[in-house]
Amino acid sequence: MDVTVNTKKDAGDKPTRIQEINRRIILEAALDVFSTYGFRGSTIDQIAEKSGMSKPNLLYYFKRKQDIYVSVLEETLEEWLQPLHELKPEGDPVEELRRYISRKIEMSSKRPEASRLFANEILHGAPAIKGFLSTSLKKLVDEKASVIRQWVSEGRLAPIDPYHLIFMIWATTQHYADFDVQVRAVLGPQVDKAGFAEQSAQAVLSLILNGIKVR
Amino acid sequence: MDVTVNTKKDAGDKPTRIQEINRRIILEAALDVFSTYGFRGSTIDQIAEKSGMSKPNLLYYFKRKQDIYVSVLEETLEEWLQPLHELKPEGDPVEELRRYISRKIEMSSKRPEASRLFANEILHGAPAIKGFLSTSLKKLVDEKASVIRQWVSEGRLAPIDPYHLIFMIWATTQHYADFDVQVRAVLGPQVDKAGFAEQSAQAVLSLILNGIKVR
DNA sequence: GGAAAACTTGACCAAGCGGTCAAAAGTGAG
DNA sequence: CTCACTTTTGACCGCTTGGTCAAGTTTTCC
Repeated sequence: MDVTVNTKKDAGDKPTRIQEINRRIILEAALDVFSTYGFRGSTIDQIAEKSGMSKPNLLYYFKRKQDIYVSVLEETLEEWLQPLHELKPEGDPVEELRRYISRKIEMSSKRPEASRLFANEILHGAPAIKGFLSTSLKKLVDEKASVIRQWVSEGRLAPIDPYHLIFMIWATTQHYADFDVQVRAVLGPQVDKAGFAEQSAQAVLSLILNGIKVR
Repeated sequence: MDVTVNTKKDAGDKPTRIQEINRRIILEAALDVFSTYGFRGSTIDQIAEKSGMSKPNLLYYFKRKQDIYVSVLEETLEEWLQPLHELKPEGDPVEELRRYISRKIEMSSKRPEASRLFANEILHGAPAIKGFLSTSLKKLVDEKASVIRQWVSEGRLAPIDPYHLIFMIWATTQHYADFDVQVRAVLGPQVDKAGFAEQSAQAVLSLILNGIKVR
């Protein structure tokens, strides 16, 4: 799979009103479809139907299936990394991490499709965003890891490798979105009760925070 | 996707020597292919080529693509859950959980394809093993959760919901297998150095164990 | 050694799907 | 209103892919 973006109007032509609206509609439908069936498992027709437009029309806005996929992926990526950006060195370590974890959990519970879209992409070798991962993402993580390392060296956090900590936060917070069916199969209908999300958040938070507090 | 197994000789005819050998070969190739590309993304031809046999021949052993998929899934499932079976109420809680986590990490690192196969299946709604999840798996988890709950009520573990603890162990231990490309993108070539697996294991272990020890 | 059963395969088919095209319908600036 | 431009679509094409089939080859067992 290639990585070029190549939407209809590649050049700087500013999009018309109709273009803006229809691109939005398509990308929203595409997120739904791609996150459910994966890239290969999704068809242009599915996206077209969900968008309420014909397949050729959809192809008028995005020349190739891949372009839709990459666009929706890129769009969601920025939003997805926002919480990590907001981890500030000035704050109290435990409090900063608590907020980070809380926001990640909140996002996973409110937009599980986004979480699944990434999970699927990465699971299959991240063909479309490998470049992004090893540049922008790496840079961001390196930056925040050194913040955490600083906290540790100041004795404000238990000694733990910052990268592994970040991975663990990702793993645990996204688990409930990505593996939803499994969670449901094991826990049954209580998953739908009000307050379940909060309860999970509480469990994740207390375990991780306990693990990183100095004692 | 249906869930029937339907291999060539449905009846109790015991397989011939050749059947046994070729089924093995096919299932091994299939694990590789399915775990890399997912069900929809894999083709029978790929599996046939990897098995060194023709497509019609492969279809002689498994009537449909799905049958191969379900077989390899079922086969790996049992192996995958073995460590949880071995969590014994008689042992020391922290020591039991340490061993469980260690074994899970070891399996994820030695057989990442198996981990990815499940991850992909569940991510897409577990069409082929939903039944299994809500019966056998649920039963097993319920059983072990009550062991953990007992430990907590005896004050031998910090108060944490056993189900969430199990989910967190699954999430963290499988993260390094399922999201390998992401880990690589962020950490670079050090991932291939000897001892990296041990280092990750140590990080996961220390964080979770710290989180569950009574203080 | 030979017949029956098990195994193997090249050729083929039908459906699904990504993508094209030409022509029709709609939109908007002057 | 008009004309150029944008948007929309039915029909269609070619390739991939799951699956079949009939005919050939090998194995097994007496």
